[in-house]
Amino acid sequence: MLYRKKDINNADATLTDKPSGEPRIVVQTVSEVDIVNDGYRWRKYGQKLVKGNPNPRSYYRCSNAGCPVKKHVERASHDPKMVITTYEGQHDHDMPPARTVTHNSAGPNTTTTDVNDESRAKSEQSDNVGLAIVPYICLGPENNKSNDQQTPSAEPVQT
DNA sequence: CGGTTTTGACCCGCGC
DNA sequence: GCGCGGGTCAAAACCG
Repeated sequence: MLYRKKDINNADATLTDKPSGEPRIVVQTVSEVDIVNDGYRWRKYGQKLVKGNPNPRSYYRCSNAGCPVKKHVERASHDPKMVITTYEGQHDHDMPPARTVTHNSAGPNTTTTDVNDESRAKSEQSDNVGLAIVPYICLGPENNKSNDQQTPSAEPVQT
């Protein structure tokens, strides 16, 4: 697989803190690719088609040992540029030295100017974007009703 | 060589 | 009891 794309212009981080569950972080990233490098290493372990979304959902798992962290990446059905990344769990180890690759968000095109600067926060990642994306955090399900932006029927649509 | 990815199949749980 | 869906694992293949 080759991920090497780049394009993180905007992303919404929805922190879903479950009272009796594990913290779930839903990150909505606006990118052409569904692979958002957050600085950690992820190994794809499955892919399935989910209803409501003609797009396949990818299941990723942290390749690090002792990392019970899981990540689900799924594309928005109405916004090909919108990728929904759901993080489950928390990293027990430190951030890996951003191997070679993984994927970068800022590349030749680098339209992510501001993000580019943020990426510098980590000297390990040359062009990571991760964490850089967090415009705002809100409760998922419960806020859902409050936010009419994520309505299944109504699409915010386009930029 | 190591690491990673890909597809398929299997298993479990839940619903009716 | 049966069916369906979702999720995970396994093996193989490929790349750097």
